Amino acid sequence: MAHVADVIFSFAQTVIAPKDPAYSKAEGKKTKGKQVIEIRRIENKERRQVTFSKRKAGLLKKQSEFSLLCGAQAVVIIFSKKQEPHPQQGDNEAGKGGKPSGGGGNLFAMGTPSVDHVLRRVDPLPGDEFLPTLEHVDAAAERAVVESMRRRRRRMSAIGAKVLKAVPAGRERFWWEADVQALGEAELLEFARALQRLRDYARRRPAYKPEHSSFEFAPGPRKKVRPKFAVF
Amino acid sequence: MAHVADVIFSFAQTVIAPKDPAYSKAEGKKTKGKQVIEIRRIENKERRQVTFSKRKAGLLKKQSEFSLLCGAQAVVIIFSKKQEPHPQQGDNEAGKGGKPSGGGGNLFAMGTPSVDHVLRRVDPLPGDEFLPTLEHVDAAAERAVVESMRRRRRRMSAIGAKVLKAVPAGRERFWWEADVQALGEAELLEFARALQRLRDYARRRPAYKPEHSSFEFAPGPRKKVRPKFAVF
DNA sequence: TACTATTTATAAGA
DNA sequence: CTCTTATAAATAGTA
Repeated sequence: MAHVADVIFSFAQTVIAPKDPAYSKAEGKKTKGKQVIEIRRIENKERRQVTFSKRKAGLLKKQSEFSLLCGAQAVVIIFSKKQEPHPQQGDNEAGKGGKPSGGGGNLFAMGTPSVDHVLRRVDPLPGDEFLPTLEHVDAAAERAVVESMRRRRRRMSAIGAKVLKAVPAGRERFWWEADVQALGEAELLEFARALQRLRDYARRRPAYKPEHSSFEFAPGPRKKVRPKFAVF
Repeated sequence: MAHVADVIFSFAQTVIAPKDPAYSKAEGKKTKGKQVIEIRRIENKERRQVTFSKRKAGLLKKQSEFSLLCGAQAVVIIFSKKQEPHPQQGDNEAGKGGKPSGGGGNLFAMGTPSVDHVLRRVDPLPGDEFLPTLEHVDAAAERAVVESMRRRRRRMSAIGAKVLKAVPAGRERFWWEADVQALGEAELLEFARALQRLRDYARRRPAYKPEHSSFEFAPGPRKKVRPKFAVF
């Protein structure tokens, strides 16, 4: 009896030959270099976090290059599972702390021409999913993440509105030239963080015309990073 | 006067030293190998298409590995711009042709634990986007793409429902073992295509437990690809 | 975070 | 699209 599971396509992904098990230990070398790893959950929490950071960056970079090179619209959205230790009391909308209180799970996304733009395209039809969900994410955790994201979005919107108000009249299309003085340092830091990757990629363009929007609704690095100032 | 645009973070992405301009032409080599390219729109349509395919595959693979390794939920959604030459008349729901009529623009996506699951999390708040959109996608084209996608989703749902009916009672958790006989060849081809990548990745898991769902609402290859059959 | 040493991803070309 | 080859990029393991 033939099963669906028996069907394999000839997408011969050039089965990578596994490295020789009798792997000669690299002597004299400073490091072992990149090693082959099994593509399965990394159990070591610390290593998993490191890999998360590295590959998150890699994934977002890939989407950027992909869209830029091929003129395709695409979006990458990443949720880190994360903890929601103690329920947060309402977050300060205008962000007087500047330090994004680590909510329950972070969200990273990059989209072309914008995250929302691509998402609006998808507009999921309720109940048209035909594949039974084999896994269930804890409902409470999910709610927490969504809520956290909403809070952050509201917060970013508030800051964004402030930036827009600081934009010189008649130059709305160049919002990124808004006078930074109009923003508090805390807000600037957070906003700049959100813009950092966008501008990083935008720089590559001859016309410096942003073709992506990148957001990172996540707490900044533990250590207070001192921003450097330079001409864009 | 300091501008937002003047702020650059020390995300010193280790500025890659550009290859020596006095690049010695590879003589005697069979190919030039991978060359450095500028990350800007590829003007040559053919090359752009090739790059699209390659990088699309790479991006989806990255998201799969990322989710698997880090236990993070993530989704990648890709729209190919594409043409919508003449408006299609209603598509045959149950797909008697099996040949997906090339609608207007394709959609590729991979999500963990499923595309819809991640998307449902995002639930965009209407009008909370604060960054002025610098680009506008032709409204008609967008409508066309969305419509095309919906048609395809309905079609896939129909096939999916059929598959589910073929699943042996009491084994709902192993839906992918549905009797392939219950499906017509055309449907099987299309359904198998949608499952191909999922199973490809699922195979890597010790328990063969799908942790991803992958969809490709795109026309198949021009040439009828002869599927190979093998034990999953 | 920074640095190797390798593994992967891919631009070209067939 | 598929396959090969030479190289550019990404990144696992360490310090």
